[in-house]
Amino acid sequence: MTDDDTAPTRLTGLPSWLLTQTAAYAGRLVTDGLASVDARGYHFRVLATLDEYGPASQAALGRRSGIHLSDLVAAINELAARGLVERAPDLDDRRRNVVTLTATGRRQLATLDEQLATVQEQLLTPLSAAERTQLTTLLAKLLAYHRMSS
Amino acid sequence: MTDDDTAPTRLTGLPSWLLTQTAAYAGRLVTDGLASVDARGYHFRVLATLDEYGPASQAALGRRSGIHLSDLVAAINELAARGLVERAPDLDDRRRNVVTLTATGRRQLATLDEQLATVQEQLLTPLSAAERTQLTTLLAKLLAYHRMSS
DNA sequence: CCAATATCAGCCTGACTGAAATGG
DNA sequence: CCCATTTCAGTCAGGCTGATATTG
Repeated sequence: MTDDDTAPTRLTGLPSWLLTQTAAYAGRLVTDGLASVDARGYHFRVLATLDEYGPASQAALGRRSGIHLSDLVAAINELAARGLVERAPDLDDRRRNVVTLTATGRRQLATLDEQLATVQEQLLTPLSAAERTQLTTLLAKLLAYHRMSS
Repeated sequence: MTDDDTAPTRLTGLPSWLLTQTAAYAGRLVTDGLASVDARGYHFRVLATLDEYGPASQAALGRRSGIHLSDLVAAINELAARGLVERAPDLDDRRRNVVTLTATGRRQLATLDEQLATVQEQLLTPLSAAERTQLTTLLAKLLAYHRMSS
């Protein structure tokens, strides 16, 4: 009766453990969901940011999406290769590129939105509506606090 | 005044986003906290598992700690180099090694426990006691559900 | 000369895959 | 012959650092 497969109670009790574990699972759902439509997390973040704020330089895009500039280069390359965004030199400030969402990109964004909605449902299945709001409220509170004091 | 630094509402509303963001922050706290005592996440998980279940083969250790066997090799190497565990061939089954917690390892585990307690406090600062229980309950519920159906 | 921009190279953690050698 | 165990090599996403060339 050596009960295996059960993590040490010292671990399972830690909030940080619960957080990272559920996040890892959520991340897997998101990654898989997006992969099924030939995308990954960074793609959605870039497309959504462009849709909400309009065309922008890579620097601005990085600030708004929270993606590091170094990673952004690769993400935009991938999106441009798929024809979802266009990268053109800025005529006013020749240091920067202007990244623009294409019509195809906007359609793809809609697809990603659907995929992610499905994922949320999968993830939150065991929770009631009230519990779901509780969870998002608590997480948002944590996030807001720690983003202020940074 | 184009308000920068604010992520798209399409993102900030998603539970999966809130989860992965807070988890990333928690992970940073944990990593930093453990690094300050020359350890990392896998180390604590291995040491805690050994302490709770006693000496074990690497296979059993992997099952119980949820660490992949391939990663476990490196983790045990690092722990053995610090004298926190001992890896000896099993006399009964010569395919396997028996990994044992040393006295130094047990002392180190106590140190890590303290560090992690501090981290939990940092992480949960903005939440009341009731809210903390709410959060852990909800996360545990999610985790339990998704671990059953796997 | 200094600041911002874009790009490239690399590191780190955590989770994972595949193959190979050894022993039961 | 099959199976379990250990080990090594490598992939991948996400979050980082540092250096460099260009332009303002």
